[in-house]
Amino acid sequence: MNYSVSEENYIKSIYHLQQQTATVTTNSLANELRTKPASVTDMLKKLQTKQLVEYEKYRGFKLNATGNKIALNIVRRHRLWEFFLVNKLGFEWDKVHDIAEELEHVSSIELIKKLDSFLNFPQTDPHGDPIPDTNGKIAIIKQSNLAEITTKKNVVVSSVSNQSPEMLEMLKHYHIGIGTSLKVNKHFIFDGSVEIKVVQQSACIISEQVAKNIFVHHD
Amino acid sequence: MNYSVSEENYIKSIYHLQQQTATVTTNSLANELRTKPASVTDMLKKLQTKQLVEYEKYRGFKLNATGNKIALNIVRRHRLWEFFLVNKLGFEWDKVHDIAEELEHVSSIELIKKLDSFLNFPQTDPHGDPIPDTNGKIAIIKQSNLAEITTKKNVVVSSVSNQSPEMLEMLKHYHIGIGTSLKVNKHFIFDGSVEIKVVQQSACIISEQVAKNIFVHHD
DNA sequence: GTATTTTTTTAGATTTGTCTAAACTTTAAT
DNA sequence: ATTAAAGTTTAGACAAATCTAAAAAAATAC
Repeated sequence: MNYSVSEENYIKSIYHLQQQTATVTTNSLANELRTKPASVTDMLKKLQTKQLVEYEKYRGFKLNATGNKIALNIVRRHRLWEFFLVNKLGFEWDKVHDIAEELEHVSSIELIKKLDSFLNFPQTDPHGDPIPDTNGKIAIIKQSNLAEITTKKNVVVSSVSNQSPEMLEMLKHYHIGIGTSLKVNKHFIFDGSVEIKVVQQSACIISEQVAKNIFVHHD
Repeated sequence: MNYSVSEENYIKSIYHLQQQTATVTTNSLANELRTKPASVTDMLKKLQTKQLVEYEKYRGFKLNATGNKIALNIVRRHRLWEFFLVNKLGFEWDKVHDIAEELEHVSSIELIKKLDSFLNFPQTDPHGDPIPDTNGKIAIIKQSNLAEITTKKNVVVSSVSNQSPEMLEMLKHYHIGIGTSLKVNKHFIFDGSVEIKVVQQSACIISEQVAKNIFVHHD
């Protein structure tokens, strides 16, 4: 079955919010989609009759198995296009989100199949997020963020969870990207800020809020 | 300014129909867009208030300078994507139209700029049609079709004007594509059919209708 | 040159996705 | 345990794009 751009956006947003809280509220989804709660309720009824979502009035909602599979397919398309935009067209990694947002709705299955192969079957997008496979299987990469890490060894940035332009602009300023090598020097208890040392840069301090969004794996 | 997918489709279709007849009728446009004449009239009023089209009730219509520029931009996007699909993703040239139809509506200017450069600034799409430049300038390639050609020398297929799947399927059967070398042996006066000899193939006869759609240039 | 056919437009309805404002639930506060 | 606040849903309206059926204009036939 085929879904409208609007439906796809709702499905995808529910999926993303579910990563944090198992059940999603009307308000949070309205906020995510920059729309009004009333519109969310309307669309949710529709998604319910299409059997993509479990929904109980006033009780929040979540994707069912079918909805989840569709969401993962959209995420797959989004992340493949992001990879394409950065690694083939030469976009900066903080400029691709909105364009991928449009490209992800192009519906040809053959297109994504051929794109995947053209890109050489990448496993993660330019932000380090894993790309689901055709069946909706997605690698869960165990990783820790800079606020909780304790080792003083070099670690490698594997993903960034907040991908707002504001955050990405900041990361660029700090010379941090996916694959960047860095070391955690010290945690300040007072405000939770963290001193880090990015290779070939002088040490700097990032706020706890930023630290929590930067995920790394041990090289 | 930004236009809806629907508006863009109307603009593009008017452009294409204008290539054949300077002024376009409601019926022909409805037919081209697989919609109803009443819908065409509605949209035309809208395009008129947006100052993209010259329109007089019952008298047909045509794009004005602004409309033309927008049309050429859409055509540019379409043909660049077609080139990408064939030459990068490895699609057959008769399978790309519908996908390009969706991709052409992705609105980022930067995207098309970078795509163009990634593709190495191609001049024609996989069907041999010229790709307009950023300013809407489009090369007019003087060419003749197989029905009117008289030389017995080898010629090279430069474009095919009817790009329906049916036509393209047929061309594939004859082993004819853009860049194919062939020779015209004989015109049959009775029905206008033409005997041709494609290199490395045995001679065959094509109907006048087909011959008129195959354009060539002299190598 | 009137009558018929074809083409185009209008009028009114429909669908999708959105909104505001009001009503209703749930949660939190005292 | 009421009351107030916050969150959610309903009701009704609206814009975009479409449609059908009927009216109007233009083209054509005789």
